[in-house]
Amino acid sequence: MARSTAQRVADTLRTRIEGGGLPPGTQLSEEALGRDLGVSRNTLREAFRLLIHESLVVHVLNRGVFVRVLEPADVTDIYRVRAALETAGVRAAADAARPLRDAVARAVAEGERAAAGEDWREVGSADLRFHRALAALAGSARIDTAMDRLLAELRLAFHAMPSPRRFHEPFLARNRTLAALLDDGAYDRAEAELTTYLDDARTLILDVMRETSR
Amino acid sequence: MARSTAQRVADTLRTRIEGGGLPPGTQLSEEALGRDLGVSRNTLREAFRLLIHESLVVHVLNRGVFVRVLEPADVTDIYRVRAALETAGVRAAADAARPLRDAVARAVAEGERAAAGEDWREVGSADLRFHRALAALAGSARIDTAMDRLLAELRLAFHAMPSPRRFHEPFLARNRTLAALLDDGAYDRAEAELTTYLDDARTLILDVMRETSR
DNA sequence: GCTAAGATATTGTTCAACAATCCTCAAGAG
DNA sequence: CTCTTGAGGATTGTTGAACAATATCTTAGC
Repeated sequence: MARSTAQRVADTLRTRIEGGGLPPGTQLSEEALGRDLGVSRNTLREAFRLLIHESLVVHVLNRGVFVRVLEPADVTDIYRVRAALETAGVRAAADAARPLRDAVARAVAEGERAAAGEDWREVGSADLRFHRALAALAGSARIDTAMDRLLAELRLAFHAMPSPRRFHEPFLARNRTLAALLDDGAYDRAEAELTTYLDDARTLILDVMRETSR
Repeated sequence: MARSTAQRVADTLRTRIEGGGLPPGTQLSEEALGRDLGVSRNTLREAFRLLIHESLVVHVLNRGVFVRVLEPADVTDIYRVRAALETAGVRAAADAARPLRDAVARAVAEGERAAAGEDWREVGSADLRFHRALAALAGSARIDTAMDRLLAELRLAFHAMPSPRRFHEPFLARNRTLAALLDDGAYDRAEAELTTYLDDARTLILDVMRETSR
């Protein structure tokens, strides 16, 4: 058993949350879930702590844990951090190891291939990999895990997106542009492009959130 | 019940770790510590989780928890993240709210006052507040908590510093310089200064770590 | 309709027992 | 002598239960 029981339970819950089986705002009852998953309350609470640490769920004292509801303010905040981390990656691109740079190009190609096959869900995944690869150029393990956590949080918002195609398609070309700028060593222009890119994406998400909340 | 037993136990352990009673690398045995502190293993494990979250200790599956050992690679990594976050703050300084900018100036002044009183421990604290204030200019709650965790990790390294004065004194003037550049709106120069600043600090810490490990 | 007291359900905390895993160390093969 | 192998002991992982504290729901009274 490579992973502890609590970790496996956390994995299960994470999958359910990201898959929409447990929509934002749902309370995770200790007794019901424990019976369902066949683990003790104690272990379940341990799993909760892992998810709390990933901020996929929130804990309210004496009330229990609930699937995180992403507010517009959260989206704004997350994009500020993303800007900081991905910018750091772009700026370090010149000194980045070969495999790290390759990962960027690969994510772009995979996104385009998925778009050709009309698999918009995969296009979204490739887009996340692209941005993770950008941040990874900084060569910092802590930045990598931070990006993973941020993108996991954002997935909570993506889940409410009505049309994945409308959201992801426009960014395919921009991803390629950005990758090309990095390849050409035009780091300043890449950075500028990244900044407006993230601003546009944030605005788009916030617009959709406002729409669907009505 | 204001503080739970687990929180009190965590406080005790935190004091012992920071006081040097539990040096880095020490295993925190559940049974021995539980007997020593008069709490059950389960409660002790709850306390461990709090310390793990502060990254003061690390947990290895089926092996237990150990007082965190900061490797040179960790210091390098932490400084990469700091550079990303503090740079983001400096770049957002122009749009930052008044109280955020004031916090930067205040931390500089407090550091100088502490230096005048030869209180080098307080100089170190003020320095941390200065850098936290820099990152806070970005106006992101997530960046704030990330900085807090990074600085808590770094404290483990500071603890091994033989002469706090030698380490902190040179940076007093540079803090003031940086704050002045921000006040003058010279954000590009501030950013450049910050980059070399962090490089120098990292180099200094790594040198001391190499010395003391021999 | 509103308030307050009580009942019920849920979470918070602690404990002790059992299961699973890792580490040590000695015995044996090569 | 070195390496593998496998018991045995020590330590952590997990569980279920009991009790305490808190929140929510119900009901009686005004």
